[in-house]
Amino acid sequence: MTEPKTPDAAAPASPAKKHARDGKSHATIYDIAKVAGVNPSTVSRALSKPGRVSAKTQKLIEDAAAELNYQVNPFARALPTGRTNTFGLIVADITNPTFFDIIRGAQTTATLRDYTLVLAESAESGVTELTAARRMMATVDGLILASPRMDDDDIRALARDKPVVVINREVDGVPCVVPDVNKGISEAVRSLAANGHTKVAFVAGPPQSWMSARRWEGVQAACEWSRLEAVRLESSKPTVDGGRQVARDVRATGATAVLTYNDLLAIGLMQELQAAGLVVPDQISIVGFDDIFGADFTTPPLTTVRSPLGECGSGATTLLLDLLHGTGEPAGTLRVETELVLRGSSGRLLPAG
Amino acid sequence: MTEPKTPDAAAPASPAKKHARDGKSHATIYDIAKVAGVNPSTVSRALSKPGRVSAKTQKLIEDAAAELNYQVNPFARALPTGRTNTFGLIVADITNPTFFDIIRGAQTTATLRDYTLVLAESAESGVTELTAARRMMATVDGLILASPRMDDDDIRALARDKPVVVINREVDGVPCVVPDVNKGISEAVRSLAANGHTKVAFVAGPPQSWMSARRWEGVQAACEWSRLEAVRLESSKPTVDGGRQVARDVRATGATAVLTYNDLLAIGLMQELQAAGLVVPDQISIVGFDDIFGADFTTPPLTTVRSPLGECGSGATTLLLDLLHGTGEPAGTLRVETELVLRGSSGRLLPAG
DNA sequence: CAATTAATGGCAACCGGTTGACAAAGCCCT
DNA sequence: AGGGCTTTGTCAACCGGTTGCCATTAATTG
Repeated sequence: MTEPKTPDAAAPASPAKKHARDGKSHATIYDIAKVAGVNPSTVSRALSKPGRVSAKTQKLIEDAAAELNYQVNPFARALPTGRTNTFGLIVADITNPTFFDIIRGAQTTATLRDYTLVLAESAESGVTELTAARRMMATVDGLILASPRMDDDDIRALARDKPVVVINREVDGVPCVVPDVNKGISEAVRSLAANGHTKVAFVAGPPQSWMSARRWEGVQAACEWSRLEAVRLESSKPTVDGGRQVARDVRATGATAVLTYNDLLAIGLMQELQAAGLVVPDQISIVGFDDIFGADFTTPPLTTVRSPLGECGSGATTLLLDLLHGTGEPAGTLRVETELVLRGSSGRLLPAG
Repeated sequence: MTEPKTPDAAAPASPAKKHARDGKSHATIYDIAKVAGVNPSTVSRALSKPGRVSAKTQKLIEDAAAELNYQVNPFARALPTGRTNTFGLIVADITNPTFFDIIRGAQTTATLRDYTLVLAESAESGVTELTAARRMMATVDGLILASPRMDDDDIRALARDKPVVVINREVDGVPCVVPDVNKGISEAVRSLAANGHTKVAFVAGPPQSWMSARRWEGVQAACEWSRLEAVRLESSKPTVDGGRQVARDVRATGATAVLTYNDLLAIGLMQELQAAGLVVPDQISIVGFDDIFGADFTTPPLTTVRSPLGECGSGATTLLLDLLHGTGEPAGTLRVETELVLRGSSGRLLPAG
């Protein structure tokens, strides 16, 4: 016994431990049982199975619980049941404002239904994402993947283990929440056509982004319908910086209107074009996607195709919770509408001076 | 293009139970023990107490664990030990970009040290905040409160139960991470003085905000030092909208330079002043606080006193983790520097035309 | 080479709820 | 009053790790 190990004897004011689990730990169902004069299992039932015990006993137990300031131990509950009342949300990038509203939507809905949200980030990497997902799987009842970067197969593999809902991407066999881009895009393109534009450029997002592909398809279709020429450009990364870098290519196309994969690209692009002396929207119109926080900070404020991100977050959560509780399997794809938010960055093309 | 789905196993899905915990549940230490031919407790030791078992047995067990694809059950571990490897972060408003970087900083540091972050929001209400905190306490090892709205006493009460770290506020007896506003503010005020301003207005934040009070103090002190007149105005809420609403009051003061409690107020204020025909910075200079995402989207881009928010998040996490693991109690206040980020919204005052 | 000591693995008792099986008690009916 | 059925509470066996204590065994030392 080389260590000065203090046995559990009453060491007065032990300086070492502060948040000690000394004397008054937390009350357990056993304490309640003692106070109420019943068996612990009865307490358990009274507290989790409504109607299983008589009203009289119920009250007795509830009073005792209140008196002892009882709180269930989530771990003790999770151990035998496997239920944790927790679910995970994995986003590609915590600092990307696109996800803010998704996070909030999920958070709010989760709290409302007495669930806890655990957040993780994939740093835009499919590998990191899968690692995070795997780790989470152990502690959550279900998982929401927002704009996942991993393979469809990996997602399906996860979904085989526990309920998974995907946002911003469609994966066969897995419930998804996706904004339907068509309405918003056709509004945008019609508006551009009405303002005299004849050639529009689309700046694409990351190659592995499902949503980027959908948006490009939407733009192509809408342009065809409106008899506009559409050209596609690639971006290095879907950020403000990526937008700046793509400015040269945009000018080279000769397009008078640009749609970008997201608002960050649009903002960077606009900054760079304005720095080069172009007037927005007189000489070139710019339209983004998502309507993120800050999209209206620019001068002119950004026209954008809004996705109801908050709705996606709460919708996905609802879907997940239904999946967990519902008997049937309604697992389908939830589509939400997009709409054009017309601001100052798009408009009539002025004749070149 | 969309890939035709490749059904790996053409097994028709069992309609009843999907995420069944049928046959092959997850491997436990008992399974490992059986494979490795040792006692479960030895497995437990090999996996969590480095050096407690012989290298030979260690390898045997590790191989078995790898083979069985073992993953610890966090709940089973948490039950006897109380340790969860999880901590909570409560922010006032998830959609307020001020917190984005804090969240990310905390998230990153947590993941690095093998901890999981649980996120909650108080919706700017002290009551909601306390409720969320109480609920979290049961499942986390420690708590980080970012810009808390509850009483000092409530915070101390929580801190008595488990380690708590506070960001953006100083609470006696609780470890805190606070940006030291003085450097940034004095840089800002000196810059304003050098540009010919003689009277500056400060638009305050929420009354219960500790940080707002510090910033006003800092502004007063710096103005006194630079022989400038300082007046204080109140805002209805610390948002873009609040900034717009306070524009009238700002003009009424006759101040030629304004510092606002945060960037959101500054942006709203600038929008409204510009809409009224004022030229920024020729007729009025505007300086915000925090350097949030989007602060440079405006025209002109916003001058602001930057707080290293990411650093606050990671610093608080480090502090918390040290508190949890460290033997001693270094619990003090961690101060981080602020600095002026000079952009276009502040500058030389042009003589009135 | 025997004896003392350190390293190692096993046993069993927890941690705090949940739940299937069952018995006691209460109810209705003829 | 007795038989069948429903409610209500109890017992005990888990869930999957952790850890104090003890018995072996190996290593060190006089």
